Amino acid sequence: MKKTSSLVDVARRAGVNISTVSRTINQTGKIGAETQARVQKAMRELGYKPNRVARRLRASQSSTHLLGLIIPNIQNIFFADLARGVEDVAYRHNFAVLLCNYDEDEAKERFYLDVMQAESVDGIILPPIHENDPAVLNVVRSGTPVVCVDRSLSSGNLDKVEVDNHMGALKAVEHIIAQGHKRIGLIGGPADSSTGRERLRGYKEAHVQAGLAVKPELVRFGDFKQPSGRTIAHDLLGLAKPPTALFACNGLMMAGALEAIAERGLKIPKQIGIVGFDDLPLADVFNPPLTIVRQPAYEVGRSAAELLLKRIEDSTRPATSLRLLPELIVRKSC
Amino acid sequence: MKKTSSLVDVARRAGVNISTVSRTINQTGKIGAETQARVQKAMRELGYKPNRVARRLRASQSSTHLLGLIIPNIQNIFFADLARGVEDVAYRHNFAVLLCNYDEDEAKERFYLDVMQAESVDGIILPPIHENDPAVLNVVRSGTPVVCVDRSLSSGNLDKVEVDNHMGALKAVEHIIAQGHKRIGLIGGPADSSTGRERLRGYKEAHVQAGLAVKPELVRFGDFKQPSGRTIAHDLLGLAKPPTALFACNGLMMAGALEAIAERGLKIPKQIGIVGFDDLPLADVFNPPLTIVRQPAYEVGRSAAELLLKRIEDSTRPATSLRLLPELIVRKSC
DNA sequence: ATTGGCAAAGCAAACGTTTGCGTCCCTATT
DNA sequence: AATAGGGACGCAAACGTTTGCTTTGCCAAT
Repeated sequence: MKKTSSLVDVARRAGVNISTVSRTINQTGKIGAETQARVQKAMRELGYKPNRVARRLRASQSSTHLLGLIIPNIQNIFFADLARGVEDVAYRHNFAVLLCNYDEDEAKERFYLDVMQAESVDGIILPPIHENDPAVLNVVRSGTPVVCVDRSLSSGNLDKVEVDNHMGALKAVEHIIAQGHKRIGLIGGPADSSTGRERLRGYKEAHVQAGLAVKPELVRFGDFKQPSGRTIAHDLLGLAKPPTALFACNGLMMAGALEAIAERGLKIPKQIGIVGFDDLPLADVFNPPLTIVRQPAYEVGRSAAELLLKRIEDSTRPATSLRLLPELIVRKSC
Repeated sequence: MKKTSSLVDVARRAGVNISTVSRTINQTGKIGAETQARVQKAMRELGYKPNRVARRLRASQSSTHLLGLIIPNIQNIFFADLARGVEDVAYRHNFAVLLCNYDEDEAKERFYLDVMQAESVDGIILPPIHENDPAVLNVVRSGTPVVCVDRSLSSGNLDKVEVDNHMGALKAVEHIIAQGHKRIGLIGGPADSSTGRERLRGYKEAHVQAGLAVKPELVRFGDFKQPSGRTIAHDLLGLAKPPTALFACNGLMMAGALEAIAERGLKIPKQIGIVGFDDLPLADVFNPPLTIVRQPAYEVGRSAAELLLKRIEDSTRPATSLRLLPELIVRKSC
């Protein structure tokens, strides 16, 4: 239970003032070479580690080396990959990451947003829960740098990095249509998320391009979680005139749809074709291998973190908006 | 860019001293009813949120409502589930979670351990990188509550919650043997991790129970990541006398092994049987559905967080050690 | 009328930093 | 020789809390 040493311990040991120690640590101000050496030595001997809490409290205007990352669900591989991207660049810059799951729950999102501010993080990365997220706007207004990932905010002029969801869905559904399908079921995301809407738009556009009508009974909206994928797939496949192919708007819902397909004993791709978003770990060795649109999740996280770091350095730089391209990986499921 | 209000703002507005405000917030000390009301009102009007940083700095002896969670890799579904378990109970108790990935990298683990201490978290949950992890022992010695998950420390008398890896592996390999297999390849975890070793022990014990010799050329050690599973599976399957079944010691390595199997065009379970740890999202709808041992990852996280919270409240309570049971889910891959 | 006790609230120190300003001393310029 | 300049370092305030100690006022007990 040994107390951790502080600046004053180091200062005493080195025979200098605490401000001198602080300045040698931060390379700020003029300190003589041999004084620095003495201080360094004292620090080593005491195993001194600066107290980040005190530092953040005092220097709440300067950098505190803490980033906030708020995501809907860490169990979603997309966000896990994204988180890794964020963390890797954070680590490289000696930043720690405060990671929270809001689970698509607005109250929880608000709670974590408060926590982040109360922790005075340097900046926050998050996918807003929907496009008019007042809690997020509040944070922005308070001056904390925010970068949106995956989803965006309708108002506000923020840094953001998204995936071109419209194009991803468009390509996917074009491919489905090219395989000869005319009745394509959509297992969509929440209608009020930009992601869900953009993918829906791609779905529709592919239809009009091909001169196909979109049948309202074939489009359903889930919540990006596995059970909803299963339920919707069952609904769709139970229709009097069921679709001949399914397009699932994320990986978890695709897994759910696959459950439903298995439960109904349908053969892929003979009896039912399926294409989804996100490259799940087993997707490439699935039988048949799954045709999916791969999102550059890691890169989204990486770019977002880089953008955020830049903004922290220079709050006046113009907001940049990145749109990364997803990739249709054609395998055998459609 | 409005400044966030502080205790003094509230105090001024309510016409009281800051200590009175602090005490009404924390329900400590005696404060008159109508004074409390006035303070509450002022807080509401100003939208006051306590500054967690200042609170942690000052009250570093009392609870700071921050938990540290250090995991090897968030992309590993086991740890993602575990993290959710931790986070859910943390949220329920108004704790935030500082989550870091150390990526099986000892230097990174040390860095994050330092960060956690410097952030003066209330306690830390982590799987030690190996059984004699000096960095972790240092933290323990400094008095910060630590609970080990998944893997354990050989020394130290800590709270811990593990999965019965020996039993999980034993059951799995028993089942493989029961299917008539006599040459069973092991895709093991790192030999210096308790997890890896326990699973190896189960593998061996199943062999001796069945009067089978364990062939050294059939046991290999990976690093719990996907590529190593693929490589090892290829090695094993390329043997002059290849195994007829594979046992993969975690989900990612199992996915890698499945890649190798697909690349070699082998049929499961006819030509090669396979059983693995961890229930990946697609495992149940795989063709054939994968026989796996399911680890109660979420429960591990939940229990660990509960243990940690209890220890934070009462540092003198005896260390408890939980051993959760994994479950063999027999499907069709072996 | 004095004391004691207690509830309510204020005062100020402390947590470990960062940082503006001041001081000291040394050297170079006039 | 006096002054200016600047390099090296110390002093102390400030960040927003919590908390031990004091003060105040009031009422009951002596």
